[in-house]
Amino acid sequence: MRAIAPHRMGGAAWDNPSMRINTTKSIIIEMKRPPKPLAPSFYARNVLTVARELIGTTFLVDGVGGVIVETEAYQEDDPASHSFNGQTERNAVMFGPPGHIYIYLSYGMHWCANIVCSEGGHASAVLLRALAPVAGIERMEERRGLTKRVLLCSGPGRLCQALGLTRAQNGLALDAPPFELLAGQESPPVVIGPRIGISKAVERPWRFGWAGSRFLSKRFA
DNA sequence: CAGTGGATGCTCT
DNA sequence: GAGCATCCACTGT
Repeated sequence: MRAIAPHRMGGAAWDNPSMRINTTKSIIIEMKRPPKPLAPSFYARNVLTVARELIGTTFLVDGVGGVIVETEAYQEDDPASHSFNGQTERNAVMFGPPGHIYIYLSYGMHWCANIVCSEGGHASAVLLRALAPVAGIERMEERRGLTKRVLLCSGPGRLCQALGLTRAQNGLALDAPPFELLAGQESPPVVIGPRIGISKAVERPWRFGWAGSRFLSKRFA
């Protein structure tokens, strides 16, 4: 199988592996081995490490999804984290075992998906901010009501709508259907940036992105 | 491309 | 009752 770097991906590489790709303007990456699921131990680490290493992995929900190109870390001692003020009914999943998904409603209309991780029993999670669409493109277009590729999954709310994520999946484990979270085939260039859209932000390197990807939710400085 | 404002409903104080 | 871990349509360069 062959895949193309998310920041230059021109089409649905996995939907149509034989698709002709412009190799002069794109970066081609050979898939050396079948995509392998991330081990449970992957998530049981420091949230910043997990957020960074999730870049380049592939996230699928019922076979629909793509390569993660942007994440954001939420640590327990961060005033902006839902876990900062202790456990409540809404954030209970964050206080549970790592490797599960925490989904909540933002601004009354957008769902946001987080991957729960932990180190030393702290409640922390990684917000999924953007994917490079790879598989199930047509399904995403139906759900999003548009076909412009760069608008399918470039943002936490868009990503959830494209993949059909709602409260219904809150708390589910990531190593079982409908989810697949597959290791990357390479070590992508990662850029670090400040957080976006949070008033009580603490200045730390929280946001991670695949350098140069056109599928980032917002540009990094 | 940058800036603006409205939609919308849940969570927690 | 305030405050959102957002998105989209619309405006003006």
